[in-house]
Formats: sequence, structure tokens, C-alpha cells
Amino acid sequence: MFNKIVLKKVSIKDVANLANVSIASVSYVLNKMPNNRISESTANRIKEAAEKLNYRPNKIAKSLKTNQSKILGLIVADIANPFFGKIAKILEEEALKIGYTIIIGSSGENNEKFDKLINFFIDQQVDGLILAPVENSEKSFLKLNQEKFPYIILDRNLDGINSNGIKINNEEISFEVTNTLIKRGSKKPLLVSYETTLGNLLERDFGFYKAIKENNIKELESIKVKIDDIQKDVFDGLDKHFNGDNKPDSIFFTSNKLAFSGLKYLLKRNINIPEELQVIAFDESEAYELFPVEISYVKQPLDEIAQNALEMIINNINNKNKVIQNKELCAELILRESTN
Amino acid sequence: MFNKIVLKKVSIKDVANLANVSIASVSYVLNKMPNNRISESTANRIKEAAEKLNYRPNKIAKSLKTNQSKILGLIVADIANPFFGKIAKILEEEALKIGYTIIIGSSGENNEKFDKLINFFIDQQVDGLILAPVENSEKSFLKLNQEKFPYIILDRNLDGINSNGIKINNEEISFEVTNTLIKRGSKKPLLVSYETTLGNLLERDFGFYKAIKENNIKELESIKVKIDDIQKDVFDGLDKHFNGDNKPDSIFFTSNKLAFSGLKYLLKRNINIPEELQVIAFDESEAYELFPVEISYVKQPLDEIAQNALEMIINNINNKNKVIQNKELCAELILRESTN
DNA sequence: ATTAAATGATTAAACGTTTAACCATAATTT
DNA sequence: AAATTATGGTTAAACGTTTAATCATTTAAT
Repeated sequence: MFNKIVLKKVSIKDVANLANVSIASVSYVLNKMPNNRISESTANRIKEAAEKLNYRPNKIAKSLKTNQSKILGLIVADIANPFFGKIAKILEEEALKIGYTIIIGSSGENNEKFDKLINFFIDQQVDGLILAPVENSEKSFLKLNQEKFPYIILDRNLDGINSNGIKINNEEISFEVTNTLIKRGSKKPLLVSYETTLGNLLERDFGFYKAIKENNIKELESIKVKIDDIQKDVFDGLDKHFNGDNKPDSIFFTSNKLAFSGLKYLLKRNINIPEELQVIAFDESEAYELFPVEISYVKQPLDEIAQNALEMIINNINNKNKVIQNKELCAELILRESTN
Repeated sequence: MFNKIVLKKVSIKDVANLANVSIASVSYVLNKMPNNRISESTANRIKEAAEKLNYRPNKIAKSLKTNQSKILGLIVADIANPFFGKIAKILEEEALKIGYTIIIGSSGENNEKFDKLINFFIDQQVDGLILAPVENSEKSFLKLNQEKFPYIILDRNLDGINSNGIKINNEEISFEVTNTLIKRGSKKPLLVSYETTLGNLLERDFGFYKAIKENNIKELESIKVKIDDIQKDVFDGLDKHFNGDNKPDSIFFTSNKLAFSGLKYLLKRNINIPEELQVIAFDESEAYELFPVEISYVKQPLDEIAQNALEMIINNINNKNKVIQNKELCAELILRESTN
């Protein structure tokens, strides 16, 4: 004989019964509605009843009625990438404080998966979306715009899609990076970057090009890596340069993944940093810590990014007709041994 | 004048109207209910209407009615830690395939936050929880047991809490690790581990101790690190050993975070690996790749873990009276340069 | 002494679904 | 011809909330 205990969840009705009031009164009291007409004594009776029964409001029911799920969807390229992991973590913590829950999806840089996730999240009745676009995801954004669905763009940007977004000053900081390399003696800086249409990454390239132009440096052929085979492309590209007779004397990696592959190569080739080659990378990475030389890098203000993202999306949800706002935060160049 | 466009969401009612049927018929057809009595022609009419209106079922309403949110809560110690990040990613992908959404929380190894997250998720009406316990979180589990709330334990375990869970064969693999070190010549293996009550970590210690006992090796004083100050404790502990005259000739780090701190130390001290010191670490880490020596490590089958976790929790949800099941998967020892 | 306002609460509709129970009508069986 | 069964749907209740509208008293104002 099974004694399947089915604990019936206690509802507002049970509380109302115990306190001998209507469910409306319970709702008014427990939600601390201002200007409700419930006397203190009944209010106390209700609170006690709720306490005694260990009443927990059903958020689903509340959502249905109020048309607000208090859930935000976050879509990043890869939640296993610590860069997004950290952002997700802060986002989640901050959201919790204001009563929001975050659901996370990884697009894997695939625009179909990206679109599928958006739809899935909207079906899930999320109140808003925080999105790190992938290449060729313009259509998804146009749809969102059409439906006036609240979202903000995180970290990246797409040409032609002018939406609320938060990112860093990619071009400026890359300009600074490159200038720093040059100021420290580099005559032949090499850019290792992506072959991409993502605006934020292109901006990093622009910053680099602007700096070498201003310094009258002629470009070494930049390495442009396809996002789906980073390691191979980086290795091949670097091989070409370091086997040739016009070796670079400094490298700027425009992402932590590029830097990761690149540093692996440099380690294998036993290239002297910074004497032979100066290095600056984009983004932090724990991995840099185990590299024999402390790597200089561009540090993004992740906390600020996450906080701003949250603020913006909430704002957007509460006021759908707000003017478009693009916030740009300042990254910081952390110089360490690799640029000595 | 504001022209605030409020796009009224289309509901099942709108579809019913357009197709000239009752909402029940729409529901039956769109949910592909078996044995429904709707003719193919009306069914088609309904599908067309739904298509035309771009109808998207409201999951919130469905949840309320069916008492199933199709949401799972995942609580890990730190979502920014790639170990959990990867698990979360796989979990999310697999869950999506079967129509579930995952919400993630980071406990930060804090039992109060852990409990708070559980409550928050339950209030959010999650159907089940996947939990990586933290120290002193026994009470949370007792509560869950009392309420017969579906959950499974991931990666870790707590003494006295016997619940459905999925983890790896910590003791055995650690035994194998230690034996390997010894077989390769180590006379003085050192354990770098946690001061903790978490069963999975203790098991790793046991495996180590069992191996040195069987080999008649007397223990070098193990380094037991407090979870909240890993780096300092590891540095101090290693300092003591490497400044003494009874230096270890091999180290077993029982987590990737410990290994990370330890390798940083070894790098600074310029200790020769593997000649002076063999090293094996637990868990993978990208960071190992930038270390001058390829580190041998214990590889956990993350995909399998995540898949099993999902399977178990779903099973648990659908059949709350199932017998308790503890699944143990086999980790794999990957030998590389650091144990040559 | 009316009327008006304040107080303290209740009623009932609604949110968008699911699903058991029911109702016609047509087809088949006795 | 009456009874049964199949076919193709519809009705209506329910899930647990929120909240505008209402109601019954009591208190205050004219």
C-alpha cells in the first residue's frame, strides 16, 4: 500500500478561512497595499494565519493576473565562458534583490539557436530580455522592435540595429592599447582579431588601425580569426608571422579567447615576453595567471555593466516608449609584465 | 500626445473566434490531444487561424492550470566557475529539448543564501531542484524532504542526507591518482585539500590516505584549506613545506581552484615539474593550458553528469515515491607532462 | 435629524489555460 | 422503429491570484 502523501499547497483561500476573512482582505494585507481599509487587528489575524499555515504566494497565479512574470531572459554566447559567467552571476544577484529571476540561455554564436531562445523565453512570459547578439541575428531584433518587446543589448552591437544597449568604449580603449604598445617601443604591432560583423569587435580593430595610422606605422597583415575555429586560425596566422622575416614585436589580442590560443602558441614557441614581443589582451582570464609572464589586459567593468544592464531593462519594461539609450562604460588598461 | 501602442497578446480566445469554434477545441487541437473528437477539417481551420494570428500559448496560464511550471531550479556554488558553468550549459541545452527551462542561482558557498535561493525558486513554482549543497545546509534538505519536494543532489554530498544524487567515484579516482604518483616514483606525496564537511571532498582525501597507507608511506602534513581564503592558505601551506627540509615530491590538488592557486605558487618558486615535483589536479581548467607544463588531471564526465542529473530530477518529479537512487559516474585520470 | 463621509470589509470578475462532463446529430445495431 | 454507439463538437468549472466596485456600519458635518 502506497501512502502517497500529497501535500496540498496552502493557498490564499486557506489563510482567509483560518483568519475568517475574505481572500481579498488577505491579498490586501499580505501585499501591504497602501490605503487598504483593513484594520490593524484583522491584519494581524491574517498575518498570523499566513504564518501558521506557512503560506507562500503562488507567483504563477500572480503573474497571470498581473501580467508580469518578474522573469528576465538572458542570452549570452556561452555561459561556460567566465566572462559571461561573471556577468550572469552579478545580474542574477542584483535581480534577486529586486524580486526578479533570471533565466539564461547560451546561443553558441548561432543565430538560429539565438532566435529560438528568444521565442522560448517570450513564450515563458519573460518581462524583458538581455541579449548578447550573434552574427546575422538582425532579424530577431527587427521582430522584437516590431512587437515593442522590451530588451537591451549587452556587450555587443549590430550594425543597423539601434536599440538600448550597454557596452564599453571599445574603440578608445583599443586605441589606447595600441598607442601604449607603440610608446613602449613597438614598431611592428600585430592585431589578432575576428573576422566578424559584430560592431563591438570591429570597433576594437578601428582603434588599433587609428593608432598605427596616427603613428605612421604600416600594418603587418592582421590575423582575422573565424569564430568557429579559433585555435587553428590563431596558430596558423601566428606561424606565418613568426616563421617569416618580418616578425611582429607586439601583439594585441582583441578577446580573451584569442589571447588564450595565442599565448598557448607563444608558450610553445618559447618566445620571450616582453623582450622579444609585447602582449596586451582583451578581457581578464584566470588562465593568464598561470602563464609564466603576467599579461597586460583590458579590464571591463563587469559589475557596472551588469548593474547598468539590469537598470536599463527594468526601465525599459516600465516605460516602453522611452527614448533609445546607449550607454558606454570605460574599460581600463591594466599594465603588467608583458608590456614592461 | 503619446501613441503608446499596446499590442494586445493574442489568446486562445482569439484563435477560437477566428476559427469559429470553442476555445476547448483550440486547446485540444493545438495540444495534439490524443482521442480528441475534432475533425481534420476543423483542426486545420484552427491551425490556420493560430498561424495567422501568430498565436503563442501563455505558459503562465498553462502552468497555473496544470500545476507544472516546466521550470527547474539549479543552485551551484558559483556560476562564474567554469566547472559549474559547463554543467549549467549542458543542463540548459538538454532541458530545452524536453521543454524545460532552467533558472540558476549561485550560493557562494553560503548556506543562508543557499536556503534563500531554494525558497525563492520554490515560490517561483519550479517543478524540481538540482542542488550542489554547501556546508551546513542540512536543514534546507530536511525541509525539502519533509515537504517531499523533488530535488536531486549534484556533484557533492552531505553526511546524513541520503537523497537522490549524482556524483563521481571520488574516493576511487583519488586512490588511483595517488597510486599513480607513487608508482611513478613519489615517496613523499602531498595532499592539498579542503577543510570541509562536504562528503565528496572528504572522499577524495580518503582515497589519498588509503593509497599511502597501502604503500606504507607516512603522511606529509596535508594542507587543508578553508574555502573562503584559498589562495592565502595554499600559499602558506606550500611555503611551509617547500621551505622545510622534508619537501614533497608530488602533489595532489583535490580541486581546480586549489590547483590554480598551487600552480601559481609553483610557478613563482620556479619548481621543476615533473622532475622535482609531480602534480595531479582535480577537474579540468583552461588555465592549465597556459602553464608551462601540461598538467595531469582528473576529468569529470560533465556531459554525463548533467544528463543524468536532468534525467533523475525529471524522474523524481513524475514519480515522487521512487526509491532513492545514488548514481556514481566514473571520472578519468588524464596523464600528461606533469607526471612524466 | 438628515445627509455626507469615513471605516472596514466583501463580492465578483478577470487573467489564459485545461479538461471532465455534457449535448447534439448521424450512423449503426437490435 | 427503437435503442445504441460514434462522431464532432461545446460548456463550464477550475487553477490562485488581484482589484475595481460595492456594501454595511459608524462617525462627522450640516
